[in-house]
Amino acid sequence: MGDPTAIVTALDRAGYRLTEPRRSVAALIADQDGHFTAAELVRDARVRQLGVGRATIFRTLEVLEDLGAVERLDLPNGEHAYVGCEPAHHHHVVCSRCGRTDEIDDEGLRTIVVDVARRTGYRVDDHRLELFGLCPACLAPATTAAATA
Amino acid sequence: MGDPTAIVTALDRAGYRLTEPRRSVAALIADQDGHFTAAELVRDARVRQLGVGRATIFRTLEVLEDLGAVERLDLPNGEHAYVGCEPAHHHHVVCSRCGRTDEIDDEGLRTIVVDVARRTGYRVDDHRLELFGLCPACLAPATTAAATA
DNA sequence: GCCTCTCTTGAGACTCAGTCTCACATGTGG
DNA sequence: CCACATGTGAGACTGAGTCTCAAGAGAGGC
Repeated sequence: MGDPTAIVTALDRAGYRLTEPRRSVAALIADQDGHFTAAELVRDARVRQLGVGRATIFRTLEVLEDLGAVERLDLPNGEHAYVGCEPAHHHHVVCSRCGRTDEIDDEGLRTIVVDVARRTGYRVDDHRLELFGLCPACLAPATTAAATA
Repeated sequence: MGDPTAIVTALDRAGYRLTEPRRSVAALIADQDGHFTAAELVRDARVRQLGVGRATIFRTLEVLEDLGAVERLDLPNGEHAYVGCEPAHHHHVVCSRCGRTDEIDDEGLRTIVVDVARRTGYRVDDHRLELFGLCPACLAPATTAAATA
């Protein structure tokens, strides 16, 4: 389904070798919709008989996270998940039902960061913002059901 | 050092039994400054020979998180940590050097949540915001050093 | 086309957080 | 002070993530 080119290009440009296992992982990621866990990639790799080892998947995810081609989320239940994304600083809204994620920009947050720094005296270097809820698609049947009930 | 009363009271009020192990965990938490991990509590409990089991510490943390007497943080390195705090919705700034945390309020974020909901069509139910940086105390020597260098 | 050198890989051992089970202990209300 | 539900500790178990190390395979040079 998805197109792994962006990920492969990112690896290449950063000077990493374009190996078969890395292409496989890129393809697996491109095929995910919404967020995914390392464990899911491992399972998918086994199902498709790609012959990619567990360690390699973890290593590749780590590299891709460094490159910003993938971002790590901490779900409310404590699981670590990933989303493939454009390499620029931003945040995500995550659908708790179907796992779909959308990117949101940084805009309003900058004000908050500056404000907090001023009030607390901290120098704020990094931040994490994640929103959780229901995406429009998952929301539609819910509101319909509520309306007819 | 710290005062475990608030935690103990919270347990009592919620109808949990005030057992010796729970009091011990409350005391351990009250003595932490900044954030702490479950593993740290387990270690401290052993050092002080409190005879509190690992499972009990995890169970108590879970209960306290439900009660809002403790909040869970996801540090940038993926570790799960906790902070003792007042039971109201809010967020934290975390010092990456000494682990100190301060609470920050929700104010500006509400605007962002509403705005994102409007633009993406999600119904946003929950969110997480964590800021990381250096607290004033850790900042002071750094700036001094920079100035004299 | 092939050689070499270095980066990468897979298998599996290992570590560590967190959960579960179950027999035993202990608060609490009567 | 009794009875019984609630809570506890020990330790087995699970599953994520890391590490090691010998073997494999890109990429550039010839």
